[in-house]
Amino acid sequence: MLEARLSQAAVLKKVLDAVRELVTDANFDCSEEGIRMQAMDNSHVALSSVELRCEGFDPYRCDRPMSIGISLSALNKIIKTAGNEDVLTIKKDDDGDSLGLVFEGSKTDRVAEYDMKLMDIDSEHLGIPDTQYDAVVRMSSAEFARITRDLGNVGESVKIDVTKEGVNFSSDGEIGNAKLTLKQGSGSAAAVDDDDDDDEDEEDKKAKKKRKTASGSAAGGEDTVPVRIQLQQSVSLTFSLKYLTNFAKAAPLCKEVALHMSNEVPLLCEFAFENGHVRFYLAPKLSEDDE
Amino acid sequence: MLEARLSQAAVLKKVLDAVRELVTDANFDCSEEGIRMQAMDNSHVALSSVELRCEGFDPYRCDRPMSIGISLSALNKIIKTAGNEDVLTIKKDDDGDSLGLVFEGSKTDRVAEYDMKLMDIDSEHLGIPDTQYDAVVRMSSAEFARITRDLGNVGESVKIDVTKEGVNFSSDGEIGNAKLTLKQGSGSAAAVDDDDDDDEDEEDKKAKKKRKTASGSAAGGEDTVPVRIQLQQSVSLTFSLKYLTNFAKAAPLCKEVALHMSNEVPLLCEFAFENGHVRFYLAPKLSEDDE
DNA sequence: ATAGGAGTAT
DNA sequence: ATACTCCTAT
Repeated sequence: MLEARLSQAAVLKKVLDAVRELVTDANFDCSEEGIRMQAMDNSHVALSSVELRCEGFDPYRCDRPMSIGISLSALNKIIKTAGNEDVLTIKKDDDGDSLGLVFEGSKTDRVAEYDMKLMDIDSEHLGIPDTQYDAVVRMSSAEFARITRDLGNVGESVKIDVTKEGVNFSSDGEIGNAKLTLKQGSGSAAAVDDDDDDDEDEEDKKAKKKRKTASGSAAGGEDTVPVRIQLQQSVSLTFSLKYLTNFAKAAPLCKEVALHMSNEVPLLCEFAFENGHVRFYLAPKLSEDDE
Repeated sequence: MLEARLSQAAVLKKVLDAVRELVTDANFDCSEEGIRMQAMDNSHVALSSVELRCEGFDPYRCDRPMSIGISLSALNKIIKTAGNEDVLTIKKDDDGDSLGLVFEGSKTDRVAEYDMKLMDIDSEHLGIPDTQYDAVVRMSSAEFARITRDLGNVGESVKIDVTKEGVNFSSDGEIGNAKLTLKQGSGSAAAVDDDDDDDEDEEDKKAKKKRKTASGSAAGGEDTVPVRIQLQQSVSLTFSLKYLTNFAKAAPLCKEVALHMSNEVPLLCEFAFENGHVRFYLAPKLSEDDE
């Protein structure tokens, strides 16, 4: 018997938005510690990994470990009908082949109940070595999303160079090339507006939003997220922007992303929130090929 | 060597939005007086003309005249990554075949640098006679945008009649016909909301915007733009709404548009802002044909 | 050619 | 927050 109650359905909605374009079906492994998911993307290039720790639920009960095979598109169809503030309870009997989901409006009396059919999925559990990386860049997740989007307008891949001075993102393409530099310590607004006249009004609106959801949200007060770099050794790596853009969809989960890199080793792109994380792994492009 | 610094990238963003659907590639002619562009639309029906005077830049430097062939879609991909408040500097060497663009965040340390490849474009400089028009109608550009949009829902073309009493826009179509009259001197709100519940909030936001950008914007205080008509002789002309709707995309550049008309002569539709203008020319339909 | 996703505008 | 439009992927 699994029963887990999430006071803010929004968390699961965002997790799903973060991975569903990369992963279509996956096993969710439930234990007394929480719920984990791990899967390669459809073209077996990127690895996505999700953890929702039991502390994030209240109550959380899982009598014995079980692996739940879920079609993420089916789950998404259901979960997107939940309000962000809804209280979400998921339940599974030890023997059933369906997952129960109940959404309760936080204020209203509205109650929606779903039973989602489960799937049998061959899981290929990849052990991920707990690597020590040469460079860790922490920055605003919104800024990361913007950079991947902007550079995606120009080229197919991005070269990331990290030195102790800062990070450099550069990209070449048919229309020209682009280079973007962030200095260590420079703060980017947590929310970056690129197309509004009234940046301040927008900021205000977002600040209000933040205050409103602050009670149940991952992180505290400041509106800007500085670029922080931990560096053992300078790195220079090239990645497919298509994948990084996908990873950036996890940005709504938390205000900061951590990029863990070593030369010639897969990137770990981590979005950590209060009681869990979404992590993506992506091998670098080896040289100037298939751009 | 060309070097021009624009303290508000928004100006160029808006200019581009105004013309990029009509013009895909064009030469930008730079001289010590500023930057000009002139091009027919793809179907050679409408002429678009842009002027950005040197006074709008600080600093502005152009050692000798040069013509820069630009793909507007490429430029748009780049320019839309700039924040409206970003400081934008464009640079071109005398011999290079690329245009450098640098966006600097007004508040943050973010710096984005682009090198955009240029094109060779056969330019066909049309001399535009400095005509004296029989009628000049000045009105709110937002109102103009609304009228073209509204009438576009009804018909393919619009007949514009100007008398000293006012302007009349009328359109016939399959679903019926529409007629819209503006009296001389009647003030239209600079921003017209037609489909929002919360008109007041919207008005407030726009008012704030105006206050904020007022320092650097074309004209002073009032929130309403009266319809003003200068008339030598009444005119009655019919135009394709498809084109007028496109012209109206320049509305964000300034609060007033000037429609210059004489019977059987191309319309001049002018959006003038502080240090430049966007102008469109369009020949009238001759009679009740191809509607 | 159709469907889905992203971005933009209201 | 919702709707519409554009672009990309299948």
